[in-house]
Amino acid sequence: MRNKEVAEKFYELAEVAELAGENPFKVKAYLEAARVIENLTIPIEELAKENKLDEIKGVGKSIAEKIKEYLEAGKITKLEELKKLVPVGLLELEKVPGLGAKRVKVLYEKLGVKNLEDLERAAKEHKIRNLEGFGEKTEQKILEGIKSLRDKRTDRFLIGIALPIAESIINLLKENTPVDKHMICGSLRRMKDTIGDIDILVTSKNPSVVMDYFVKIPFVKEILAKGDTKSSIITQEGIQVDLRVVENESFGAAVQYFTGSKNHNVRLREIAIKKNLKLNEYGVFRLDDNLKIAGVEETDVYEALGLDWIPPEMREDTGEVELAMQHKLPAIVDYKDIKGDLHMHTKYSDGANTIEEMARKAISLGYEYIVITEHAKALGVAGGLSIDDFKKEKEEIEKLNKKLHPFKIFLGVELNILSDGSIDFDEKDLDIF
DNA sequence: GCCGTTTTCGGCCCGACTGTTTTCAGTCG
Repeated sequence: MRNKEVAEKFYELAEVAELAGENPFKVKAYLEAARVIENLTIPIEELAKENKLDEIKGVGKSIAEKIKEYLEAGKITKLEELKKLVPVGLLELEKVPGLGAKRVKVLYEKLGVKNLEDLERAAKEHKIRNLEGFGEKTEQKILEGIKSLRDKRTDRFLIGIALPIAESIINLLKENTPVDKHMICGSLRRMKDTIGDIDILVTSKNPSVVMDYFVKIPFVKEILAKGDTKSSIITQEGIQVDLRVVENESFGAAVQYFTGSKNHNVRLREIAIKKNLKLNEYGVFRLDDNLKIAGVEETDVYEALGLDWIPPEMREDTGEVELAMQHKLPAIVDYKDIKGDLHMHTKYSDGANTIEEMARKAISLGYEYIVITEHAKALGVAGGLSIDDFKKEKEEIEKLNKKLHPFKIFLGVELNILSDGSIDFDEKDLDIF
């Protein structure tokens, strides 16, 4: 499966093409193709073999040919040609906060800036402030941007790290400012494993008070932007937090907008246009008379577009919009769908609770069964059990099964495969499990 | 460069913030 590899090539092509000043819509087409290829579930080389590349949405004749060329020859001629026009160092310049393709291009053409070192020198020699469209502040920001780029902190955080931070910010806002409704949005709401930044949405009758407080929260390390309704900060941990304030009657639309993903939102707005509507973070509006037809509740926004409400976890524009249109969205796995837990430790080995405590907690969660799987003896450091210990545990489990009926506890084991390939116990002893 | 439940040509998401501008371009999400 070479999908990821091919997608990377088209991301690169998009970047280089943008710097080379190609038609922005062409760049968009490359980007879209890259994204779709990345999310394909069948190997792209199979589609290529069967001449079915142009059946991929976003892939037409020209891109199909480029994919074929890459799969067969390992290169894309168009990309090689563009690279001759654009020094590779320019790609890293775009990573400097505040610099996009346009400015990078100007810096290259006017000052011959080809990489970070050139950029830093030009800024320090105050050559940038005199360029049209640039100024003293931009020059300063570029120097700061280069520094933060070199410090390079982790760019994504685990959900388990980010969620508590988001919750503590909401609590602070609730205690200290006049916020009404509030919601954690963005990739946190979409339950992604890792989070790029934290997005928080609140409603308030006095947004400026909320904004003033937000940028002064004790653990704010840096203020990236502060406006009337939108501000961004960096926390001490290095996580960016965006806060947006809207009015109550726009809360649903704003939640939808702020939850994303970006691509999902773009799809929704395209659908809106086709229905002679406009979607933004304030609501769904009729284009004819600008009348607002939805926006208080998030479900209304989807309904106005002719879609079933889509669970945040699915909002990536990988087919969920089409399914919502046909009312064929699958149900996602929910906590209530979990019937049991197949891997648990208790005080018998390195757990913190008794078997009965584990069972009662499981019952309270609506589980039907659990499997107790202590470590076996080879793992001495984690209190690994001998076969006699397991026999004792089995007796306790049988008593509990009578007591807690119909809930069911099973005896299992977390076995070790030893260096000679054998396991902790003799074959005959395994009958007790 | 792609695409079509108004289109095979003429569109292509939308708005906030910043810094540089005197009305807007660039960047970002």
